Amino acid sequence: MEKYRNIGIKLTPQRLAILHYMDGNKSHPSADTIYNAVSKKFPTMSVATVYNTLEALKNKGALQELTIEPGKKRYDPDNTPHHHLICVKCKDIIDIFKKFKLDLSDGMANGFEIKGHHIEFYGICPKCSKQH
Amino acid sequence: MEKYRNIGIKLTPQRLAILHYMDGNKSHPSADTIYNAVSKKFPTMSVATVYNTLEALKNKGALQELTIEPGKKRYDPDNTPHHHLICVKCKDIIDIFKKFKLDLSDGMANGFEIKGHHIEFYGICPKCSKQH
DNA sequence: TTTCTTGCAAAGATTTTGCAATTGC
DNA sequence: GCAATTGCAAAATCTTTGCAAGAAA
Repeated sequence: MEKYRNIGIKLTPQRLAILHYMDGNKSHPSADTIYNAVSKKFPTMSVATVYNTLEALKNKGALQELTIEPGKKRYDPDNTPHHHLICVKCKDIIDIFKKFKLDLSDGMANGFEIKGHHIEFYGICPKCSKQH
Repeated sequence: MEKYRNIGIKLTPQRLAILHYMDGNKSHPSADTIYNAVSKKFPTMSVATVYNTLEALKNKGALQELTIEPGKKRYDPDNTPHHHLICVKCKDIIDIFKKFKLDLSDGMANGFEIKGHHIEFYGICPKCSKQH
């Protein structure tokens, strides 16, 4: 795949399988979900390779690690800046592509050098609304 | 302690020790940090009790669970709505007490019923700026 | 007294690590 | 060929659970 050539990591078949699975994926999957999906087509795949690859891709900026669910990392292949809306019941996550201007006065930042921000909106998704 | 009477859980000595440790605590500690601190004065304290207590307090609205650091829950005794500024190097967290009005158009919310939001600002704290 | 909580240890879940064999470039 | 990566299993972390004994209300 040409499009992955410039990420800057060695493109092994395992990594390509993960990249293909993540490409355009809007479900914000966890490492475990990715492992289960990819190892179906790639039975010798090891979990360590999945973690290794996700870490490498994160460091190269090819995907974002989300710390939205406690005790579990989730991954987002969309590296344009955006926010997330999370269902508090089923933990479903959808993307919010709106820019917000959030100014902090210097006094609030306590000497921190501000680099960016991420907004988590909380709500209840239509599916969970219908139940109960 | 009178002030804890109305939380709605049984006030055991272990729970009081955790409540005292968390009261006014601005360091957003993890369960492990809390366990280490509280068990110094309370050597028979078990980790299970710490988790049990934190979960109970969270459910009663007496503290917030933060999912800011991957693989680890952190706790905040301040239950007024506020945001956080996180040092991307040392994971230090400070509170941001500013209200932001963030309107999502209905189209963006995808049918979700919005309940609230939380902003994570990212930056580098003064300590980490000086190093390196 | 009744119900909830504790402490302990074992189990679960997620992630990391060490290392020999293998592979991309 | 060299350096990076894989797969495997063991270990490290963090959290939850089962249950008998104990304590709060």
